[in-house]
Amino acid sequence: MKRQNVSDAVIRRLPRYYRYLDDLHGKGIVRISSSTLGEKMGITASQIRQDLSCFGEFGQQGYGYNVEELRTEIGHILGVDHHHRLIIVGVGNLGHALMQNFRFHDAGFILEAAFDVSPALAGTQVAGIPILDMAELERFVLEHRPDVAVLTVPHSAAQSTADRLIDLGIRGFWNFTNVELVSDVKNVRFEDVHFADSLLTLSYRITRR
Amino acid sequence: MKRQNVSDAVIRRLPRYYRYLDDLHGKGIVRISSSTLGEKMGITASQIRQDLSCFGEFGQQGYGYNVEELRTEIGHILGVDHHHRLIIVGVGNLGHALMQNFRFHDAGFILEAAFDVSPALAGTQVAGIPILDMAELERFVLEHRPDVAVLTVPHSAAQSTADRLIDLGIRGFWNFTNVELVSDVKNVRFEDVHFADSLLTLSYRITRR
DNA sequence: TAGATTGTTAATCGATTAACAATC
DNA sequence: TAGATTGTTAATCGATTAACAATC
Repeated sequence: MKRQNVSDAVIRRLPRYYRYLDDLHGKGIVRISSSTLGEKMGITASQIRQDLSCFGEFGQQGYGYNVEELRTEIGHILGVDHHHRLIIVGVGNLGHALMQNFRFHDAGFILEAAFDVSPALAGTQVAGIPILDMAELERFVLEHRPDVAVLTVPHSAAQSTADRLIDLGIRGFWNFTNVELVSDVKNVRFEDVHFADSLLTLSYRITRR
Repeated sequence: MKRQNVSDAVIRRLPRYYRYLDDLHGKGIVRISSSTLGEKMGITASQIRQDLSCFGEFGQQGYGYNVEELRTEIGHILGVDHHHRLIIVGVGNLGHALMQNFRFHDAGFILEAAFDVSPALAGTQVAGIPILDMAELERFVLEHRPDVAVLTVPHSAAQSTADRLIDLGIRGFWNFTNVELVSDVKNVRFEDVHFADSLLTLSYRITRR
């Protein structure tokens, strides 16, 4: 596998390829050409072939791609077979919603525990996942070494909570707070889900037709 | 205001400018130059000036930009002063979380009502917003003419619900389902929040350091 | 074999950055 | 006025698309 500095644009398209291939596989489709896939996805066949060529050679001339095989390969590139461990920090409405609805397993993650400051929540479970008191964070993280923390804490606690987790060795953050987090520790990755930015983009588009 | 085909890349940066300017304004900062703002945001001064020039001239030579004024201008470009009306369709955990936590007003939206199939929810309120039965959707939409629907329905109901709403005249969708929606009706806009794609991107980045 | 389709190289297109005259 | 900083034009860089030899 090559993977010499793959551009951000390519990386952001990978999950979408994965989604489409998963869907095709679910429909029992065995093979697909870049042109057919491109048509379905609304992108060019060239782009698909160019994107894939960043990681290797997955097709066969005259045939195209084996759907299941390519799905597995892209899953591998994305790291879904890594079984990254993950904790949720902040069990408000959103944290709760993710615990109950989000299919962490499909993305290759194992949700190990959730944390909240509220004493009323500590000791309870949601969807079989224990909710622990924030005071137990240090002990738990040092013992279980999760890879990723989901940040669903209030605005005001965002950066300080992130700092605390970075100190404990966590390097991946799925950030749902509206705060832009910073850290000068090496290899820390923030993936932001900025609801407000998304809605404002929609606002722009519907404001002028 | 010019605004001749502004690129997607520029549009997606606007909310971030808005956020930073709002923050600076909140801190009482009156003026800022493109270079200072660029430094804060981690982008070039050139890019900021180039982006803004798509919409007009908001600065002053030798001075820079008035923070409050530029914030207002970008808000205007984004349409936050349009007071778009919005409904939530699907009051599961996520819909509920948005109703309670998300500051729709800050993005210039007015949340008018929520809808759910569950008879147990119909007639209740969350955060002062009434939840109505899905059977009331047609009547309500034709009467109140909301601009945007937030789709927080299950996977399986996504496309059919969208179609139903498009029929009723809704053209903007804030889509939280993991489904890629389609419509051949003109001017329909889907803004997707694909949680899974976002998490997979993070997975990619932490898998190889 | 003939047809189809890949992976890759080259061409094009668009977006970002640099430079600078205009001017507050 | 001198210094600072804009808006814009030109240069560069990167990403997308097209073309095609290789080959299943």
